[in-house]
Amino acid sequence: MSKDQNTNLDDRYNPQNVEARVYAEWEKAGYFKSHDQSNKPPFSIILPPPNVTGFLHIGHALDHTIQDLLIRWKRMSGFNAMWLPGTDHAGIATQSVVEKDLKKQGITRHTLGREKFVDKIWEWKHEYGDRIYRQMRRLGDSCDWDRATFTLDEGVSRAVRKVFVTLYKKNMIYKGLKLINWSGPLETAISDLEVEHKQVKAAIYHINYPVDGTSAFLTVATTRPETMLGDTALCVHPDDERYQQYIGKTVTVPLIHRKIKVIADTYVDREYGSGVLKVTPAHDFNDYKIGKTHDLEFINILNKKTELNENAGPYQGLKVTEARKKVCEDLKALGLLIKEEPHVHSVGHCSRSGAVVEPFLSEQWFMKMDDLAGPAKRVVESGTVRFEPESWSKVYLHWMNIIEDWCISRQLWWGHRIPAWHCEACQEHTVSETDPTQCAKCGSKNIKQEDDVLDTWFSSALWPFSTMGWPDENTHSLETQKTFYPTSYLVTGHDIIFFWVARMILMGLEFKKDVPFRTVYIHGLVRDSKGQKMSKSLGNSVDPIDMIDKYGADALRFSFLAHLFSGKDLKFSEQRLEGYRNFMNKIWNAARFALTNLADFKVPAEGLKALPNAKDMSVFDQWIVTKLADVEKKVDEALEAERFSDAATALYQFIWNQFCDWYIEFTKPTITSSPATQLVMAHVLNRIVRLLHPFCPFITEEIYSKLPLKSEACIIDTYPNIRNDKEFLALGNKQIEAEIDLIKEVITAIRNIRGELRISPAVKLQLRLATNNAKAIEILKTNQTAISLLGRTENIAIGDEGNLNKCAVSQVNSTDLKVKVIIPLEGLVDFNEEVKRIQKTIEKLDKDIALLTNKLSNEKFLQNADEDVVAVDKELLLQSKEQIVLLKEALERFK
RNA sequence: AGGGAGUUAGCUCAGUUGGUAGAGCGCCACCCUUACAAGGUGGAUGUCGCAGGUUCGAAUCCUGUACUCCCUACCA
Repeated sequence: MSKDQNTNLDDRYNPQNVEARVYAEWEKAGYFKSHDQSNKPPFSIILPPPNVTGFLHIGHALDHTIQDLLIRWKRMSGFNAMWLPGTDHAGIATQSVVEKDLKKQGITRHTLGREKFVDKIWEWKHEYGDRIYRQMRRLGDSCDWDRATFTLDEGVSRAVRKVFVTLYKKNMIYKGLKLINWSGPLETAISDLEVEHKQVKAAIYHINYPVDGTSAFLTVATTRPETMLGDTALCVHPDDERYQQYIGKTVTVPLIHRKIKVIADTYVDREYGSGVLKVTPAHDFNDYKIGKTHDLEFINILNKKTELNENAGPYQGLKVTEARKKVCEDLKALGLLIKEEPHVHSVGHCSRSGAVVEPFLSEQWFMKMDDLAGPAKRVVESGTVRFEPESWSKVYLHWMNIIEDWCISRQLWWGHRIPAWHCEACQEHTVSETDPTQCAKCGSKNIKQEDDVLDTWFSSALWPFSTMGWPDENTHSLETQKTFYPTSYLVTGHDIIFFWVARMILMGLEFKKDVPFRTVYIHGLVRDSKGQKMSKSLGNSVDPIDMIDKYGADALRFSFLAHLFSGKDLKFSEQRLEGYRNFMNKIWNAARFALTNLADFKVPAEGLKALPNAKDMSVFDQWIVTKLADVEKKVDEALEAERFSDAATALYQFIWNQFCDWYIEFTKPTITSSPATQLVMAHVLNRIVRLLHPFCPFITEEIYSKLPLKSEACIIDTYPNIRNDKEFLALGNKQIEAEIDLIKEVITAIRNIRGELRISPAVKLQLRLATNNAKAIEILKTNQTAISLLGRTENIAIGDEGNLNKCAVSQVNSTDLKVKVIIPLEGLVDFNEEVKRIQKTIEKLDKDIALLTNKLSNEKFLQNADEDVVAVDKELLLQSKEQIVLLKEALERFK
């Protein structure tokens, strides 16, 4: 790769040569550090902790890019910016990964025993626990690494215990026998939220139950016939005339010959199936409710592996699916299975193992939600916690309204073990922050800690304050909390609003008496280019690290930020990424051009404070400063409004379409001989780099380090906006902006004629610029060189229009200035091409004129529309009419 | 079933108080013009899902409708 001698920059931007080095320098200099005590205003974000043994996926990359943008922007804007990283022990996920690994060696966790198994997971954690942090560094995450926390760290564990004990003492945590969702492969309870409902093609079976003492049958319809082994009643609607006579009678459950009662409850839908419901209170959530109200027997027919147990008689030992098949066969043999129809219905699946979830009656720990939900609703209703986009607050509030007690125990070994000790003597529980040696009730020493661990989300719910040292009361902990709690933003996907966001609010309010964050920024999911969810099984997932290797972290970040629209999912496209890689290269080369031409630039003693004298500045200098002011304003407004893509797009357009396409081109002839232009170039480049930094930190820091005008480092320099950059921006000039816009349009008109008439760029065109406006003449004259250079013309005549015979003519308007661009075509082109070009324009103008005439002849429009709207239309009509006359004349001359 | 989001150029999507539709990519033509071919210049492309309504004027507001997606709940 060739290097420019003056600047030492490669002629292509090569992220591999830059990223790791720049990141190491930032870290070494301590730029990511935040301070418990500071006179700067605080700005804090807690990173949603990724799975400690996981790896960075594309969704994290998006999530982190947004957070890093906010953090870097605020850090540069004078805030004490704190981004706290962390990792999650991810109970089920991590345990199953390690179990799978052991299985390869033929070892199960049970043969290993709890202690050794947990040691194995810790080994695993030590091996892979840093991987995700390394990957975050690749992305450029500017976290305060000193504050990194793991959910099983001692401090966090103390917080978990304190919360558990406190809630237990307030009777908000209890142990009880309830029907819960059970994952067979994992042998643990899972929460409602961990159940995924999927449409499944199955069958519905119609089974006859013989009514005792008669030859009649009651027919029930069921999708899970094997559960009949646990039936303890049949239920009909009390007003259902078909079944009045059977209410109170007994029927016999086929196959196991249990006598059960026929009961009546309005819960039954008469229209559905046969109108008779079989009630299996221990294996169905609806039946559970009926079982409770009617005081039915609860017969558990499954064991922890979701195989049928001793209550299932001859079916004991079978898996659920096997039992279903066998039961059907046996019923068929007895003539009691009278119908079997295909049936599509939704079935709960364990989101971790994929297995069908079985409702299972078991002893679990629960957290009451009733008292907590109210305050958690109010903070969102009042706007103390704001969701962005706002519509998610509805989703949140709806869930708070239907919230049920949270099953917090898991039959796993990896996690926070429940701090409750069961007493063998009195059967009571001792719940304590420190390990007890005897029962708190009876004093017996025969106590044993609960085997279960807490749901991972329990510790996650405390994350905003447990990471800040709560409940420890040392100075560091207290000051951290005082400065950074509540945090400024929580950035996450909508998939964990219930799991996590809601529970952090509940816990924050209960234990910190304040919300955990002010704004919840919800972003969409990253999908593949076809809009499908990315997943390993579909083979469509994209590894962000591969993308960084290929295109650079900055390009990846920019491609996210430029297409981030208010909470919507975004489709990932490598092609688009390539486009932003090109943009990075464009920036690099613009810098390379500037630096080359600033080689002899004399850095003023005042450094960044040195301003050029307005009268030494060229019109182009003043023009670019005016455009810079526009973009600084737009970017500031967009970032404040969380419209990140607007900010990214504004920068993209300014840099590519104004700075590169025009300013650099305009200044090429004069820059090396004009100290004022050099100074402006240095200033504008410096600002471009700073403005871009939060979006693409690596390339900007690298360029910044080579700038003649700079401070210590880009990452901690000031983020420019129209308030703090007033003095420089004041050198812009709106009047001159309009003038240069006119010059741009003249050049574009010339290029347009050349392009459409296919005149080779090698041909220098003759040019006449006709206008009778003295001001316009002056502007055109002063900028002849630029027009000639960028329009590739020679012999420019300014003033009279002269003989238009065999000339291409275009009219250019900018504000009140009108110029005719005239190019003699004799000997250059086939005139037919020009005739076509003119006719095309006439057609378009005809349409416009018809539309405008129609509009302006409508009296109601003139009455109702705003004055300026009417004025603009009138002016447009006038111009169009003038132009069409001009073109028609030109057409005549070609005939 | 209930709730939410969407439908705009070939593709991905913008379009903030209603005023003659925009970007990037792709496409076509010409060009290695000394920052960049990962580039330059020019060009083509849309009944803004469909049907009504409000209005002088609707991609934008209202009603209905079709299709897509997501979430929540679930009837055995």
